[in-house]
Amino acid sequence: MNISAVAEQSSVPAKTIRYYESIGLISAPPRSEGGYRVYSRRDVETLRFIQRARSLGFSVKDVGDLLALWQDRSRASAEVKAVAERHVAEIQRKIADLEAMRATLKDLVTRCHGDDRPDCPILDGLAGAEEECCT
Amino acid sequence: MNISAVAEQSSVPAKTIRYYESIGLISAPPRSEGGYRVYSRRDVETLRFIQRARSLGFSVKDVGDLLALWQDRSRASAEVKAVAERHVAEIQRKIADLEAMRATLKDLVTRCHGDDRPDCPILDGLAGAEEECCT
DNA sequence: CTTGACCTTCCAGTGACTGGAACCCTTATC
DNA sequence: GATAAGGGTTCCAGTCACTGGAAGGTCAAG
Repeated sequence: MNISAVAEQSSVPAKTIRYYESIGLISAPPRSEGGYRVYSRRDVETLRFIQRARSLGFSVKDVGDLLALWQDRSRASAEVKAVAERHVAEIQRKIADLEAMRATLKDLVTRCHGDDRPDCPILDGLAGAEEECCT
Repeated sequence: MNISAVAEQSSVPAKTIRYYESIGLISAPPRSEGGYRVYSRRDVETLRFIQRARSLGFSVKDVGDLLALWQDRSRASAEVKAVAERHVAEIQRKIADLEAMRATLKDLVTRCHGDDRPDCPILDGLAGAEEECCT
């Protein structure tokens, strides 16, 4: 299988596959006579795993750890759970941050009439911050 | 005022102030005889504005736009509102993405007993995805 | 005069790709 | 056999918003 076939089947762009190889996330596949990378179905599985983990927001480093655990038949599930729980906590934190931003911004947007006049509570909020907004 | 005083008063690190100058977000201040940057209270206000906008998640480009509008006495508040509304929409989208990730992950984490045994629904989920998870 | 804190510039690195240039390989067609 | 299209390859640069560090100049106090 050439790289573009694998890219299609795994939903990971060819460019990204080469990148993953360059940073050591996946191992270098054998090459054809012409120097093309030759992949197996196993590689497709691996890249699908990576794709799903990335789409769940795991960092590339975390994905590396999860891959190693996945390929280790004797691993304890506790380790995997720990990685996932750390990640859930981080996602929660990000959500909270974004919720706070949204609340502040929506308030400002609501109070801004948004017409031709220059008067604007949004800019005033950013400039003065008489209210607590950016905690 | 030297750069570190401004940094302290605006909560923007000195390094970042120089960076903002280098990308043209703020204008270059006059220099002292020894070549030090010399700032005014006005500059502190500007940097505070920037700091608040950044902490609300506006991109540096958006901050540049907002700054220009802020400094334009005759701007229409509609323009500002448009920038802010676009940003709110983006924040909402990010929140939705993160909520979806969290839901999937929490489900996997819950189903993983997390003990010494190798059996692990989290890895199985990433590997097989029999369930719809990563939309 | 020296010390130490502050300032300066410039270069490099972060994360996770992505775009592009320049060139090689394969296959089909004329 | 020539050629053209559509793969593939490498490597360099750019993204975003900083941040760290090296090498060196400036300033005030002791």
